[in-house]
Amino acid sequence: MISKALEEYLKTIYLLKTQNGNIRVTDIANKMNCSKPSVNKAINNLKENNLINYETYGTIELTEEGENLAKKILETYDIVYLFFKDVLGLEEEKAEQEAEEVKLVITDETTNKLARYTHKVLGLYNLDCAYDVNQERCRRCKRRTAK
Amino acid sequence: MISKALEEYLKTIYLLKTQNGNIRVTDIANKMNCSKPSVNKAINNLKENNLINYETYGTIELTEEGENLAKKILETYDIVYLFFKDVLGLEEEKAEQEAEEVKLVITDETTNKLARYTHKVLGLYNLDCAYDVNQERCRRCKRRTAK
DNA sequence: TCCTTTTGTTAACTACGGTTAACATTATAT
DNA sequence: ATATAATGTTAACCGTAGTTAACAAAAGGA
Repeated sequence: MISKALEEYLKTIYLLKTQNGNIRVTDIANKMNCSKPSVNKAINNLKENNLINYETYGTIELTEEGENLAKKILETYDIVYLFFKDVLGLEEEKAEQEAEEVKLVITDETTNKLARYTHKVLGLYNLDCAYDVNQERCRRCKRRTAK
Repeated sequence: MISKALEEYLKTIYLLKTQNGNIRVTDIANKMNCSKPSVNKAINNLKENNLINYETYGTIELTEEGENLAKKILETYDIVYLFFKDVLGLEEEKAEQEAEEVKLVITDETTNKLARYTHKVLGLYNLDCAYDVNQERCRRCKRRTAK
């Protein structure tokens, strides 16, 4: 289990990579409002955890394990965000901020239950849909969160 | 703003005091599964923040400010716990664990919205009840969470 | 009372996650 | 091609929050 701080770095790396292709230490530092040495430490730590591949002065690549974890983290974020925004009715920005924090502390089980609940309440699918963060999503849910 | 760790100490102090009367460093250490030096540091820190009164080898007393903050922390815990247990349907123990974490990261606004939502869903009161963590609770809610 | 046990404090250490300053490397522009 | 700019790394440091070991104080029992 990696720390919450490292999860944030991993998430950011995944997002920047899917959005911008190649990314640099500086990009991560800018996005996360932290210093380059902090990023440097973090990526070395992520590397030790086999979540990214990295050689000094080289390029940053996610391992399969890293990519899966990043996706799971984002999935959890989406679920919490949706609940805060569309069920509780928080403003978008506040829902984002809260989801960012909450996603770091809840377990998979809670995430799954929250997902099912939110989707049921919002009428996006019926209760039979076997939604699970670690499994396939139902079609309507996929459509719902597609970019 | 004190840290999450200190909030936990403050909460524990409040709980132990209301349950057992006088409390000692050892009691807190036992309850929180940590060492006595950790407790010692924490209470000195809480003292600097004017949340407790304490003199070396003396008794631990909450200030008014400390008591209010402790109550607010517990209030938030209750709200999140109720949501997890009775709305999401988590097992009691899991709801407790999750609430413990989540209460530390959500804002007052989210707490209030979650409280209103939960109480509405559970049919405990109508929407007009001006529930607010910083204000009076409605009678039915008071009765609901009374020991 | 005095010795022993319990309780509390202090000192020195660890790990994490951040920082700045200095330096190394890579990339870019002329 | 080389000087300069941008980027990345390292070293030394800070604060928080925890630890163990050693010691001090308070409480209790004979």
